[in-house]
Amino acid sequence: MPRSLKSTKMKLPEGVCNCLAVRQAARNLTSIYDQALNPINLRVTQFSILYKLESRGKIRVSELAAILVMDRTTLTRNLRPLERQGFIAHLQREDRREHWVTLTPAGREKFKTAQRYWAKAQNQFEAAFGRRKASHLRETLRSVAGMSRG
Amino acid sequence: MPRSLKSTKMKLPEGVCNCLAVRQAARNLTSIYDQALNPINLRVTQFSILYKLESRGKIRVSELAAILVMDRTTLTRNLRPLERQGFIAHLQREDRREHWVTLTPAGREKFKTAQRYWAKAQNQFEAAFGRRKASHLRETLRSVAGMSRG
DNA sequence: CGGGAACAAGCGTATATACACGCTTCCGGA
DNA sequence: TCCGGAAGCGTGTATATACGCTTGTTCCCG
Repeated sequence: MPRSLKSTKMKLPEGVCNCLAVRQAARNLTSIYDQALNPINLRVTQFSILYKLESRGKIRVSELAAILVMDRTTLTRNLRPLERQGFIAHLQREDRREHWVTLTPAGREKFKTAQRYWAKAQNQFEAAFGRRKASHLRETLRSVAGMSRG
Repeated sequence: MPRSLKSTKMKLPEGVCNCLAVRQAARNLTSIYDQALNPINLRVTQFSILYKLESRGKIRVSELAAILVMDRTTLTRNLRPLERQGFIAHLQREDRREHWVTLTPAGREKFKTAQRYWAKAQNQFEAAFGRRKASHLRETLRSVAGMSRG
């Protein structure tokens, strides 16, 4: 904490909140990607789920949530629209506590199509922001996402 | 778009989506700040609204939404819990299309208290991440948040 | 001065987020 | 065997997010 805030009645300066900064950036980027994915009725959150499922095959809900840096119960609800549309399926395993999810053939096809629309947003952003800068930013954000939430 | 994705059937590599990266970081940081603000029953989104209102005095809903890089209708709904708890008030102006919002005395008091809890999260993050790195990250994120969404 | 354009804001709907809690299942020790 | 704790998930509730549409108001021009 800056000394100025510890011992004075100085107002909190503008633009110092890390959380607000990253949330604003997230809202703006989400808007760009969601608009690009809108023609195929998909959101970037859903795209990211298909994305991870495509590379992981089948996976437990909790494990997928950890990979996505998402609360488990949030993922549970985010899976619903995808399941309703037939893009993912649940699998029962030996341990009946565990629920495994996987892409359906329709889900794989959807993801294949979605990649092209995702790429438009990715390009639109990186063309304006710079590819090297974007790559560096992602690296920084990964370290933020990976920090412990003790 | 990388040439490799244009002309081959190469799979989309992991960790290249800027939107996913920033959303994961946002979820993680939000968790840290929300936990710090939890003892006083406030969320970081609400804190950011009080924060901007405190420095701006009274302001139109649309203008506040623009400052927060938030959809206008989102802000409308986010104002509800704060209004219900008596932290903000609506003001009718000459132009009856416009709705102005401002902090109530209770709201100013709440923000004053909240700053201390916010500071714990801010410190916790910056102690682990580095103050200089955090400052640089915020600057980068501001440019992302400020990009046009055309 | 009348009426349409432009402006400001809320509502309907759907998804996104996560804490607190409860349920089912599994496992290991008494 | 049995039972209590732990593991894995879903649900209830509340807030967060934003697109499309509607409503109410003002402005401006013919």
